[in-house]
Amino acid sequence: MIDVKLLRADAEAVKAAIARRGEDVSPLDRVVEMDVGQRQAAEERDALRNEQKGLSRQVGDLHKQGRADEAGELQAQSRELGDRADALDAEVEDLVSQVREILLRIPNVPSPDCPDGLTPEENPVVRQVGDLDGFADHQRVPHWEVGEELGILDVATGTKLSGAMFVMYSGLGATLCRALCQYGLDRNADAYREMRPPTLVRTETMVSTGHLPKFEDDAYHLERDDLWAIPTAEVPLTSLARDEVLDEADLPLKLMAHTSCFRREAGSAGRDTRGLLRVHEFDKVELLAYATEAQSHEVHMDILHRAEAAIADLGLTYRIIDLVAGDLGASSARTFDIEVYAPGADQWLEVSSVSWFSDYQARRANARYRPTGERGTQIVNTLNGSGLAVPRVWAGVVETYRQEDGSVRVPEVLLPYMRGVEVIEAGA
RNA sequence: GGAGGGAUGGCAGAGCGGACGAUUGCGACGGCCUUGAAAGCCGUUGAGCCCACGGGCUCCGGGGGUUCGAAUCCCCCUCCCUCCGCCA
Repeated sequence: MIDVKLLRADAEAVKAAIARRGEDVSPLDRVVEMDVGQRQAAEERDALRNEQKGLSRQVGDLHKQGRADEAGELQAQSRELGDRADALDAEVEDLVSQVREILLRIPNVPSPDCPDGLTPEENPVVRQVGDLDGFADHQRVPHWEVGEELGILDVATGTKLSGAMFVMYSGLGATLCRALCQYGLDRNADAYREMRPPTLVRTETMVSTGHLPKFEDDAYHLERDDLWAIPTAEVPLTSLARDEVLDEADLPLKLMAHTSCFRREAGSAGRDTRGLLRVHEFDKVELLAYATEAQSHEVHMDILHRAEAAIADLGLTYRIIDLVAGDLGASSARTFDIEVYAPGADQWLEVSSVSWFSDYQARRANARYRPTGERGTQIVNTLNGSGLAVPRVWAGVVETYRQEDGSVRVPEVLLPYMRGVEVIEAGA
């Protein structure tokens, strides 16, 4: 949620910044208007209450002096003031909640560093590592075919059990999944604390990160218990600090978690449906941090570099993209995507989205920190990115490491997690 | 699923109609002491909102109610805990 005070200070600047997303900013005009009305009404209400409290104190004194019979007039006045204050208060409450309703659906202000542009095609490529022409014919086989040939990916059974866009890994394919997760966790354990949060969460938890109310259709909801299946570990990890006050000395607070992630992919039926390109349930290692605003840029780069290094050390061809304002997620102020090139599918696959949310998520979550040696509190900044998203990396690995005989060599960095298996062969 | 008990400041924990925005302890901050630190002693310290910078209002899980006046009394809801049952 953006800060109303920002709007008071310079509504035009905020509107201009959000307009870079291609978003309709006209609701903000209503917010500004209602905010003024709200403050006027609140001021009047406060003055009435002040007066009422004075009268009430006098009544109390009369009672104590045994002159209760003289209090009648004052009591009537006090009640009358109270009623007027209540009426104004209702007005204030109404305006405040209307403002909140609108603001909850307004996306974050893009960072000034975020490039201009409205469509994904305009996203500048920051760097690309690896050459698309450098692949041999035996690497030009899509992973769903490789997976079937070797018996390590069983799309049909996934569908049988759960429906389209659910998959089952089999044998060393399943082992490879687990290897990727452990690899993703272990390499960041020097700085990120490993967590294992629940994957079913309450509504408030989804609201904090910005996944509700706007993106309700993308999430699985368990009606009977009113719980939501998390689309990413970002959701529970961000809500850790909901309504908490952290110590500045503990920042940046760096966390990571391996969880299953669940996505309905409501808006993308029929797109990218082959193999592992887009699935409803997948495993991911997420990196997340709480930081002060001053620390946030450095932390953003730390997560980006770690996510990048995980891919680079796997020996995959990848590129980093700086998302334009129009392609930014609603909660984000700046995002870099990492895309892996899958030579068999001949596609760039998004494997990580590394975002800085400024104080947008934390304001929704009321997550604050106390600056060392100072009174009062500040809203924290939150950042996160996928340290390793299994299915698409799995796809990239299997296609990139396919050998002439159809087997798949295990990337060196994964060897410690593969029970000594160096090559995945048919029937494994 | 059954029966009870709770929810108060960064944390712990008192208060149960008016002098309570709240005793106290811990923590944090400042000072004294010390070569430095620890210990000890003294002091300060909840959050949010508005402001003509004098101040004002709100908040004791959430929502209603009673009252001139509610952390305190009444009703509803949510959440947490304990015991029993069931269970990986």
